[in-house]
Amino acid sequence: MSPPAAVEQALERLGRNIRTARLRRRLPQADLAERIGVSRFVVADIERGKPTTGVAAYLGALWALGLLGQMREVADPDRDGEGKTLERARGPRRARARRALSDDF
Amino acid sequence: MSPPAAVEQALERLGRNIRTARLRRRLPQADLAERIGVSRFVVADIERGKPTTGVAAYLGALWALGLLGQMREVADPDRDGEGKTLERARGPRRARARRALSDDF
DNA sequence: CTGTTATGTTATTTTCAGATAACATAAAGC
DNA sequence: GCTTTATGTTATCTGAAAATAACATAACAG
Repeated sequence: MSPPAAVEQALERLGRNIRTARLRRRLPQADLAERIGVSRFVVADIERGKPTTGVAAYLGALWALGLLGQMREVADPDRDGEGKTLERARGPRRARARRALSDDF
Repeated sequence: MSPPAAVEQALERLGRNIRTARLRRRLPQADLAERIGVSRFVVADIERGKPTTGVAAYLGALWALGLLGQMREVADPDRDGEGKTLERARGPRRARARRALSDDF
């Protein structure tokens, strides 16, 4: 199954951004790959936004470029306004099943 | 080769954050997996921060949780202060780019 | 407590990502 | 111009990711 279009777009943009950052630093794909511990082909895949490439390769590229810190905020619970609202409305319990009551959304 | 410790930590935090967001929305792993188009085991792997899992599964989870927009800023060239500085200091050349922009400035 | 469901665990099988190598092409530097 | 380097392309092969299934455990609802 292919990923949702939104994910594909996000990946392509992320790949382009990584490429831009690499080029600005004048770092060849092979050198970046060596720092991450993968072959240069994986770096090429990343810059094209290949969906099936391992997540560690992507984050490794960000790390090697000094950009990993920007991942801290992603999905940060403190910033998840909708999640906090839901939790407040329903109580901080876990995702165990509720049976046949009104299972909204 | 194993990923750098910083990458492992970032992945573990990201996985925990995704899990927190899922639980807040009271969404079982299997349901989230179905939305992404993977098996529930992949979601379990994501929440543990497994490094070799495909990047699309991670972003798909963020997408299904309404958190994908937070990826927009990651590695954004406009925010890459160090990259911009390097580019300005060395000229806008590329590791292998289109031909002959003027060298000046 | 009982029944139900979410999640974990293990094993098996299949599929594909990634390594490697060889070669092509194109841009940069001299 | 020529040389060097960076990137793309193609093909093959091995290892691991992921699907599937069956079962265990834990948490929740009633």
